Order: sequence, then structure tokens, then C-alpha cells
Amino acid sequence: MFEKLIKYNVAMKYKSFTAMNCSLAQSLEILGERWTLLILRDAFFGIRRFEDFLKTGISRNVLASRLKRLVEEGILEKLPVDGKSSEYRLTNKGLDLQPVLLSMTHWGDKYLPHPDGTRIIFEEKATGEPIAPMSAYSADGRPLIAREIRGTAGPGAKN
Amino acid sequence: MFEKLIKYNVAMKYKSFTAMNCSLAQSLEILGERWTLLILRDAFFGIRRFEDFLKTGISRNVLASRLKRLVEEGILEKLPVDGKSSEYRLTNKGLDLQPVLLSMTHWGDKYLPHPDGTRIIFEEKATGEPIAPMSAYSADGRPLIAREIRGTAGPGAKN
DNA sequence: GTATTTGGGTTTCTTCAAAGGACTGATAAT
DNA sequence: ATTATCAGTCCTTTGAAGAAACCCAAATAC
Repeated sequence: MFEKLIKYNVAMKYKSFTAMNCSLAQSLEILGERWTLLILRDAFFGIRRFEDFLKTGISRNVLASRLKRLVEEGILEKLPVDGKSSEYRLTNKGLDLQPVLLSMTHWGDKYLPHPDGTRIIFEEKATGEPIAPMSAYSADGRPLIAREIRGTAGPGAKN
Repeated sequence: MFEKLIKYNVAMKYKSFTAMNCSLAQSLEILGERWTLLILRDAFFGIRRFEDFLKTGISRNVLASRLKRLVEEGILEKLPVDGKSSEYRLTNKGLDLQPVLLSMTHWGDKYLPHPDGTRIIFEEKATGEPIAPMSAYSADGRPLIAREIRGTAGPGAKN
């Protein structure tokens, strides 16, 4: 009689992607919430404080909820600073999201451009040269386009 | 008197990212809606029909709304098939999203793995070799980690 | 040639999440 | 002791997701 309540209502939320057994779905379960990737973008640009993340335009309650989740997932770490406030910093897991952010940014640069030109140029610190546009590469370093790649089931594929 | 209606209610939705003048925000305005990237994943795996996209678990009304948007944005094209049904296919603009999907998938492979191993292996059709993990590269082809890259204002930066 | 199925949606209803503003509590500065 | 700052929480309103029912045109079955 209460099965439905117990099974569905305990933590009822938007339909979860985790049952999909697809790494993209697993990633989107965390990264796909509204504002999350923009918060991470800010983190990559050096933002660390709650009040500074707010300036992006997110509301306080949503920011609090996203930061909590990102800390739980080990993407950000929360560090207390002189008793009063605290800082959020990217972990290595978070830093490894840079290809995700760069891919989306480059795609936006190409297809949804600003009339005056590129908004932000990503360059190698050491040389000052712009980085290459994000692309897939073969194991031996040749750029690959979509049609040259196929997906095949690996050991963790749906059984 | 009707200004508010006209300005805000015509296409009132969640707070838009388009005013941010950031290519990532522009991309997320389209790609950041729930289910959108999973629909595109399916499209990359060859799904083309409404009823087949449904099998991912999305509900009909949301699927209809996402497909409509993706067609409007030129990411998918809708082609009539023998009078009755129709097909959705990736355009070049859509195919260019592969780095986005691969980056998220590789990150998920690494940090949210299936206990049995990789779920889907992406390989080069011509050689059968797995592709390289997604990474940023310098203009001359050296892989770059997050800390080696910085963003600087380009001509389209906020004025 | 009418009846049924199929593909591709739309409508309606309920529930959940985002937006936004007010409020809180703990530390720090005056 | 009073005010300001930082980092949240709480509350209300509104929009979007989920689910199921309904719709309609074309094809197919009988």
C-alpha cells in the first residue's frame, strides 16, 4: 500500500540518468544541473568566494545547493579562511573538467559568435600562443572528425 | 501598461545566459537543457526517429520540445520519410559537438566508472585503435593541462 | 472501403526546481 | 555595543519536467 510512496517519494526528483550505464549520463547527472558549468567556469577563472560566484547572476539558494553538491562530488573543495569565510577551490577532479568547458566554449565561439570576435582567447601560459581548437585525436596524434570515430561496447557495457 | 508583458512574458523562461557574453554561456543556453545532450548522444549513435529517441526514457512532450529547439538551432535537421514519418539527423554544426560529448564521456569514464570497466570505447574506424583521451593541445600539438592555460580577453570581450 | 495500427506528436495535470527577496547567525571591524 | 560582512537558510511565486491521456494523418489489414 505504501510501496509507491516508499519507492518513489523518499527522494523524488527529476528522473535520474544514473541507471543508463553510460559515462555521459553519469557526468550529466552531476554537471547537467542548471548553473553548474558556469560556476565551474568561474572557478577556473579564479573565483573562490560565495559572494563572488553570486555575481554571475545565480540566486543564493541555488548557488548554495550547487556548491554543496560539487563539494560532495569532490569537484570543489571548501576551505575555511580566517574563521569567518571560506573558499571553494577546484580539485584535480575539477581541473580535469577543463576539456569539457573548452569544448563547449570553442563550439560557442564557432557557432554562436560575438559580432566583434572571440570573447575569450585561451592561450598557453608559457608561450602566449592560443591553444588548438578542441578536437578528438587518434592515439598517435592525428586530429579526427566525428565520422572517423565509432563507439563499441567495452567491458562495462550494458549486460 | 503592457510593457512588462511584452518584455518578459513573450518567451519568459528561466534566467537566460545569453547576456553573459561568454561562449560557454551561449552554448549552455542551447545545450544545457535537461536531456539535450543525451538526445545528441543518441543521434551520434545513429538514432533518427522520434519513437526511438523515446527509448532513452525521456517523456514525449519534453522530447518534442527538445527536437524542435535543436532543429531551430540548426543542430539537427528534420527530414520527411515516405510521407508518414520523419527523421532527425545531425548537421555539421551538430557533428561538431562531438568533442563536447567525448570530453564529458571520458571524464565520466575516469571519475564515475563502471565497476566492470569502460562502458563504451571510442575508436578510430580506420585503425580500430581507441582514440586519445580528450585534452587541450597547444597549437603545435603538445597536450596541455589546466594550469598551463590561461584565458585573456579577445576582441569580443565585454566592453 | 471500413477498421485498426503506427508514427509523431499535443494537451492536461501534478510535482519539482529555479528565481528572488527577506531573514539569520557568526565573525570582524569601529 | 553597534554596525558591517560573509555565507548561508527560509518562504513564496513561477516555470519546467514527468506522466498519462488524447489526437490525427497515413499506412496497413481485413
